[in-house]
Amino acid sequence: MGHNNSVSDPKPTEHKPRTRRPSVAKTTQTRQAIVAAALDVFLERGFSDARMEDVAARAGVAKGTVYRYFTDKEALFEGVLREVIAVPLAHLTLLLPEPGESLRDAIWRAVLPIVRDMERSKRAPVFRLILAESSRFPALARMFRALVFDPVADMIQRLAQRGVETGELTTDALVKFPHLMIAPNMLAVLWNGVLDPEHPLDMEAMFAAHLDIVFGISEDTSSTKCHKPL
Amino acid sequence: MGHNNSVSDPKPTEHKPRTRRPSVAKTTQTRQAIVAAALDVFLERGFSDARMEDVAARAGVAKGTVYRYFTDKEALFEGVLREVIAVPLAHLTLLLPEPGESLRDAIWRAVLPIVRDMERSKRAPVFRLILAESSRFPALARMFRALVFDPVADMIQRLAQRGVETGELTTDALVKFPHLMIAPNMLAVLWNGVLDPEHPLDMEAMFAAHLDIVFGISEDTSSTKCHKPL
DNA sequence: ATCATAAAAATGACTATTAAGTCAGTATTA
DNA sequence: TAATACTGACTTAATAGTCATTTTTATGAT
Repeated sequence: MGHNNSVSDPKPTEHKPRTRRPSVAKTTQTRQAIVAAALDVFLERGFSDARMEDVAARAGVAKGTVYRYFTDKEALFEGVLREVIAVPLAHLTLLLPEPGESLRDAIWRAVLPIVRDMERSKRAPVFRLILAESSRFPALARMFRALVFDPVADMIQRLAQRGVETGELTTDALVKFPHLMIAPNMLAVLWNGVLDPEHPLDMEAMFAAHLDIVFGISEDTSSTKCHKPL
Repeated sequence: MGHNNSVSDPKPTEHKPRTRRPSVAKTTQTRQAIVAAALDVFLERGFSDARMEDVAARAGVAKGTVYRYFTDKEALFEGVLREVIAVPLAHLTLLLPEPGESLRDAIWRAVLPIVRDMERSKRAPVFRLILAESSRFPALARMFRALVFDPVADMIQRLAQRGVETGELTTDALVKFPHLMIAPNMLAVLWNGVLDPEHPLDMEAMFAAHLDIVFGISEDTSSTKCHKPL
């Protein structure tokens, strides 16, 4: 339910009251350190095995301090993941097809940044963590769907609908199951993260190969060579 | 490492030794009860939150008894999953294409039982559990790959190779990434299990739709109607 | 058959450990 | 200097794993 945002609440200097105003201070700095540390620890150990003292130590504070910002471990976990999930695709512009652009190019342009981002950022580990913990925290799964999955699926569905209309797609399979476009990326994330990190899949090549299947081979975005300026 | 098979070891009545021979007893029955109970508990709570006492209670034995069969919690977890993973695809015959059969039909025939099995059996939850715990138990991920994933991927790769040769496939994408055939099923398992159990995906319809994408639409295995006798 | 009995199986109260969460006291800062 | 942030030793709860004791059972003797 409600968060404990009582901590950083400056209340903009209303008529110099007798009480010393709460310090605007570096509390946000501390909070950020705790959130960052907690994310690392949760990613490494999962919810149950993460130790609050480790979070505190890594954030450079004492254990008690963590409890000034989050009422308990669950609040910390949910709070941290809430912040992490909330950010993700904000700056990954969900591009719409430009006039005259082929559907394949539009999808490539729209999804490739997501694929590349998955390969580098902490988003992939976060996704794995959500999968692992979502039976304990169903709210996370819901949030993840709402903020990450559904927007992407909707975009793909719209693009696919256009493809069916223009004849670029010979089946409405992607309209009925936009998930089919996301699935390879998801498998790759899990593969590289937990199933076989020693032999990671080249997510970009795999995505290109998938487009080969969906659209047939084309030269400019073929799986072997692809230096689209984006 | 080695298992404690010291339990059931009758040693067929060799010259009436003074020692009472160990009882052949119902120990295997007890062991099975423990394994079954442990699987349920681990599936419900994950490794860390599973309580040995719950396992014992559900198996109808006392806590100490569990430790006669498994040295500790980790051994129990690994032992149980080892048994569960070892079984899986044994009876799911990995069919090879029959002469004259279209590649699409061959893949449909080979993969559909796996899809159907995933929808019903405990294998899907087990897969989720492995994903969740494999950073703590990398051996599990390896075993899962070796016993489940790789055989399926190999089969798909062989079928895809044939498809490229016969021209049924216009790209070798599936040869390079047989994972692409598995990915939708994997996504569906995770979706139905943790991402949105309230609105489960129809795995069979989704698989059919995927084949529509890979091979183009065909009447007998189209996504809308499909009553293959199998 | 039935009984006596020793070996093995099963039990559950107990110990030891770990970690979440508290709070009286200290340090910081506006 | 007073309000607030921070500290870390402490309390408490939970549970993994132990082991002395009890129960069960396969056998050989009657």
